[in-house]
Amino acid sequence: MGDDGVPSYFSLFNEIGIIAQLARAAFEERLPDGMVLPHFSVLNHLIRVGDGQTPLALARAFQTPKTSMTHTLAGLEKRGLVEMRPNPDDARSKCVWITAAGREFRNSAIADIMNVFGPIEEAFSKDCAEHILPELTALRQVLDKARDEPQGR
Amino acid sequence: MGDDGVPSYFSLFNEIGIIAQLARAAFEERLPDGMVLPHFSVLNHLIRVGDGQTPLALARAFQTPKTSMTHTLAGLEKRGLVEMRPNPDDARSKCVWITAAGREFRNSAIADIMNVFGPIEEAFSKDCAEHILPELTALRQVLDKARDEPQGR
DNA sequence: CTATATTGGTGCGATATCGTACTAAATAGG
DNA sequence: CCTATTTAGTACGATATCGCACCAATATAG
Repeated sequence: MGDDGVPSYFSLFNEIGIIAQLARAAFEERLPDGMVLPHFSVLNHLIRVGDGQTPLALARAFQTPKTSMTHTLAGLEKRGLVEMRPNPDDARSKCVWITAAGREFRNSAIADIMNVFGPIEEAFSKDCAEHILPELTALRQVLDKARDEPQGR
Repeated sequence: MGDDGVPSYFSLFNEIGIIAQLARAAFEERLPDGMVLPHFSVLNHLIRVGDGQTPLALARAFQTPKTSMTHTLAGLEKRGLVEMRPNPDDARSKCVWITAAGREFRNSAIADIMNVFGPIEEAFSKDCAEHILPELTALRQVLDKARDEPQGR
């Protein structure tokens, strides 16, 4: 049992939410002008998973509504960090390609975060991070599954 | 080292961010009409920590800009869940009081979440939750401190 | 005291998030 | 084929988030 007679899950998600908020704020502080975390996340995803995906595929990958992804991609395109081309296989659809500027931006953003990680390591060891990561991944997978099967299909 | 040659902190915060997003979405799904997580969080805080705090104190407790807190409180007041009274000690300021409806709302929201926790427990034990919670708390405290001392004051 | 600086709160504008509704293209059923 | 359904993307509106600028009240300096 956590505090206040409320089960530990409540405290757990509360703590996770606070960390996410603080980490996001710290990260966005180092991003230029109007750029936010999703802008970076999409660029990072395009490099890690691969170019040329459709907006809908990206929306699903991020578990976000497709209208939000349209908006995020518009911001990236406006800044010349991605390029939208028609999908040769489907005239309704588009493909998202990262530009050279997009790659450069992503890489320098990652380099920037490294500077934040240094001070963290003093008080929260890399070992500790690697220790809890698998358990968090397991928790995420539980939530993912719960989302897929809302009422026990 | 995590995936892609990027250190584990990157993966850690990424995972935490995803969990926070999923958990928040799952929670807000069960909230009426236009209510969002901060509305609930403020009510919960007022009950746990105590009534009669100023908006600024709340903004600081949540590490959020004071303009955002003004907005959140306006939403709560519009719905009759909190009441704003003048601060007898400072004419610039106000005090936030939770109403009976606010207490009732908070309690029934918590009861609702319990239904979500049931299915989670099958795949992610309460023991596991209690196991990683202290480490997450430590991580949050590191971030809190890093925020207080931006450049080593 | 009085002038200056600080503090608590809000108005406003820019952008983000996301649900609803719509269009056009693709697919399925017959 | 032709129609009905599904799918990909977007326009639009409601709200959220938050920086900036402002006002009023308070605290500080001299």
